[in-house]
Amino acid sequence: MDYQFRAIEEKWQKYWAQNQTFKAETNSTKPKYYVLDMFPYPSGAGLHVGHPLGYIASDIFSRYKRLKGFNVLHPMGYDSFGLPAEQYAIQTGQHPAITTEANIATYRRQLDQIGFSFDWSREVRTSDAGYYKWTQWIFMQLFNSWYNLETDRAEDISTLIEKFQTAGNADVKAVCDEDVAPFMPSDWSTFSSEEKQVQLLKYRLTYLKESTVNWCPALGTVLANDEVKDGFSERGGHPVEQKKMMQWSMRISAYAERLLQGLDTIDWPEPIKEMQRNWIGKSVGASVRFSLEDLEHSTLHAPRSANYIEVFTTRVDTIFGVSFIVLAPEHELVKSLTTDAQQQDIDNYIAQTKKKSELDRMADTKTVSGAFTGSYVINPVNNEKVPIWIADYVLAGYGTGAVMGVPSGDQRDWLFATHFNLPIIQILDGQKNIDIEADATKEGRYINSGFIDNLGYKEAISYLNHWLEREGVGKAKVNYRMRDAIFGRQRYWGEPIPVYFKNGLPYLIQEEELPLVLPEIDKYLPTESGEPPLGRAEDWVPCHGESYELSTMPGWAGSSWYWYRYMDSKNDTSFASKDAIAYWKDVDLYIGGSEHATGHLLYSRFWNKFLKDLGYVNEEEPFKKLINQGMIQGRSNFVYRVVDEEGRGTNKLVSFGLRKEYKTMALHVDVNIVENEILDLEKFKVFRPEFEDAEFILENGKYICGVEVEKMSKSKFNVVNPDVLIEGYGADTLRMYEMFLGPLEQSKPWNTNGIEGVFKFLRKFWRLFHNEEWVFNVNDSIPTKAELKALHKIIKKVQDDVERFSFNTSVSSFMIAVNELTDLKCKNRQVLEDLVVVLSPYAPHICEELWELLDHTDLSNTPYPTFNPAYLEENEFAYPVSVNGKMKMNLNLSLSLDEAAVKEIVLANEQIQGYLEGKEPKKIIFVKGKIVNLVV
RNA sequence: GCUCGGAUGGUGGAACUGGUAGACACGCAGGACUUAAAAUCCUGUGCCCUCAACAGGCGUGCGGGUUCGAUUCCCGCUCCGAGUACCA
Repeated sequence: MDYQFRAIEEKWQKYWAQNQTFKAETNSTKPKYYVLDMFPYPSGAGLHVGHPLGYIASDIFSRYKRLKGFNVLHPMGYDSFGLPAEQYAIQTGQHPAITTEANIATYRRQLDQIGFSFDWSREVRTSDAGYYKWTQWIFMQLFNSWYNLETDRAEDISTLIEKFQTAGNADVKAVCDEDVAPFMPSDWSTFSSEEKQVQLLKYRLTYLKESTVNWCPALGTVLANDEVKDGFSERGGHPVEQKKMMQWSMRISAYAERLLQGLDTIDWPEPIKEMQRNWIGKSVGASVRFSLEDLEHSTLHAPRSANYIEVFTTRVDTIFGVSFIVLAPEHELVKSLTTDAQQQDIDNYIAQTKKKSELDRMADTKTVSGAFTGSYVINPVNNEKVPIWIADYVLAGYGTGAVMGVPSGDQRDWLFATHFNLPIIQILDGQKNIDIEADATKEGRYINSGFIDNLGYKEAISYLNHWLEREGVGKAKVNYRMRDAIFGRQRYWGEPIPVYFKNGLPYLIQEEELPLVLPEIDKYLPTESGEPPLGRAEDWVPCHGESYELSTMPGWAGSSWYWYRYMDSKNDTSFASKDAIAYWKDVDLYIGGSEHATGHLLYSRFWNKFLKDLGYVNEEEPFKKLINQGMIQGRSNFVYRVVDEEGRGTNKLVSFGLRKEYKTMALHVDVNIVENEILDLEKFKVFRPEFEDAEFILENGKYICGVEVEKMSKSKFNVVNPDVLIEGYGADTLRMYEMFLGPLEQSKPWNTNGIEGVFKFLRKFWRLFHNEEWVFNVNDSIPTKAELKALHKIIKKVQDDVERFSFNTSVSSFMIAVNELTDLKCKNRQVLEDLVVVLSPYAPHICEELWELLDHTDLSNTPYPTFNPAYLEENEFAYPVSVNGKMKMNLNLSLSLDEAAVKEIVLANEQIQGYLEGKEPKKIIFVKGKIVNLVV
């Protein structure tokens, strides 16, 4: 029988499903291996050919690991809460649960026909109440926890309450809001329970607080920093503005240092680690207090609310070079610092910055602007009077929202000083040309710097840090750029936050009340009063309080712990059993896109560390090894329509090579009717009926299309659907072709042109087991040396390739192996059996079929063939010998010779002698026992 | 601006620790089989000079360097892609 891929694939997909072939058992005598894919958001468009790339790679790896004797967990599920389903619901009134269900069905059908070895019995969906019950439960644990800096871990809130009762909050070292007011144990005992709640909220790991948020008016919701790109929402590309709102946040900043340190312990691509490091943005420096100059006659508009300004700097050593202080325009002290004389200036400036959108402010980094407050501070190191300015190059959100201006050492300060005529003081003898630009060097000795004169950089930093601390005006400090993550979304299609309000304060619902089920509503828009959609839910009232929290959780909540749910997805009493977590531990291999670097991959590490602190999980890091598959871009094809003088399209289309001779416009053409850039004219006339009687100007009788790389999208007619390719070539061909396309981690445009080659290979492979009449034909002869050599070459190659995720090179090697065995007319059972096993991770269907024809069962549990290097040994080898690096000749020599014998034969060779011109070689270079070069 | 990644034939790509660059595949050209087509098989295919062969020259973005020998290592640049952006 010819290679009937359709029948074969259908047969084995059914077999795998019925026999639950890939069901992973928790506990086994085999070692565990956990291979995870980033689960998809089931969008309405279904899978295109780029989506399965990572899944195919992880599937090959999983199947390979099974052959290697591991107990493999390879699950799949859906990240099924999210914006698109809700946007669709707003437009159509269709409940998001219904569209999501339909999309999942499409995804499942598409995934199934590729023949993945997923254990579907463990499937999860983040929008299932049985799943989000535990997302809500984790939220409750976070709410009930605080971060103790002394033990450097999260602890139950009860240990904090105990400290408050016995010692107040003065000695508590915690990550908390900046505005905690000190209180004594005696105060605590007099606090009402509501006052206690208010205090505790400042310490909880999820907290409700008035904060500046990214508000997206078009989506009607707030967004986390990683969901905003260049001032626009990541989903939909709508403008985002800053707004103050009461919002739920997660205190991820508590974990900043551990998230940073942990990166050194995991095997991830360096670029992703680097992105997370940048995102966390650790800077080591010092905070310094500049006390405000006393004003004898108050000329201030408002009373002072503090008597010092705190700045953060990474260069305390430059403190003697300070010639001004700059506050962010939003800084809370600005009002109370401004003198009557400067009031107008300051008001104008603040009004001006407010008008500038966040985008303008980012785009315009050249213009220097600012305003003087009229007030001064005293520099603690030399008691000099320093003016206080405001300027929008200082950000309220970073550090203390105030900087010390050192024009000689910082370019922005230099520009500011030059623009406003402030002094520029040289502080290091190593600084050059500071009249032209700032010089941030750390080289040289300090000058004009009082008591640190003549010190070098390192001594100056450490001396000053001690000095500041001793004088009580500052101390060494580490700052992180990473903000706490905004957690509430004013949307419907997400996990309800398990919180109710009483007298304006948030309280957790009872654990027994979980899951807090998403209520039904009639419309998916905000209420008339501007509340989130959940405000429309009638009769949705908590038993103890006045109302539920109306925000839902962000998209990343459900995906921040899902790998644990797969370990024990049906568990009703915990998110996963202790036993399952102890057995599966962590993800050994995680494959997914790099777009999640500062979102999902950071939040997951955060939640994992938190769950570890509370003792629910055992590993500090969730994903031991990470691989990023490259993005598959679209590859668009174009036809060129001739246009007339006025630029109107005519009824003529010119082939790519001749288009320069005419005035043309390029039109997208469906890539599915173009093969090797040759347009199928008949199909084109169906695709574009208006060109039915168009004139085609051909070259060599063909219409050649133009090519461009663009994003894959329907509107560009460059979407290639895997269903179509599976229909024409089968899943095994698709799997191997996706791997053949290039290195897994590299982004590349999709190009179907080469798929024929892979298809031909599978047919040759099939033919290897059959005779000319397509009758199955293998024999029990003794394998020849050549056959064994071809076999063991591929056994080793695939093993090496899979271990280093170089799947594309193995596909080529399979082709070579099959060609060799075909040439050898190999029909040997022993050799062919091993070949089937080696190929099975890549092309599982055809291999299962052949395995059955070979009278075997249970291919997925067959051991991977053992490589025997003895079969690769050659009696003779040919290698090039050169003289002085110039290629001279090839010699055939026996492998058994040692270096001395090789040397003797090479030197005795007449041709070599001729090249040497009678001289003795100065040096003889051996590589792996062979002479490659003679140096004269 | 900063950080990271990349550049190899007509195309996708290979070359794993410096050792015959271009494996494998696509495409193209020619041939076999066939009434014909499809399918299959065979041959050739980096560029230049040459009718062709032999032989030779040039070749891994550009310019240098280290080395007997560099796609691979080092220095300087160009271009492309990604991330990030007044972070003090």
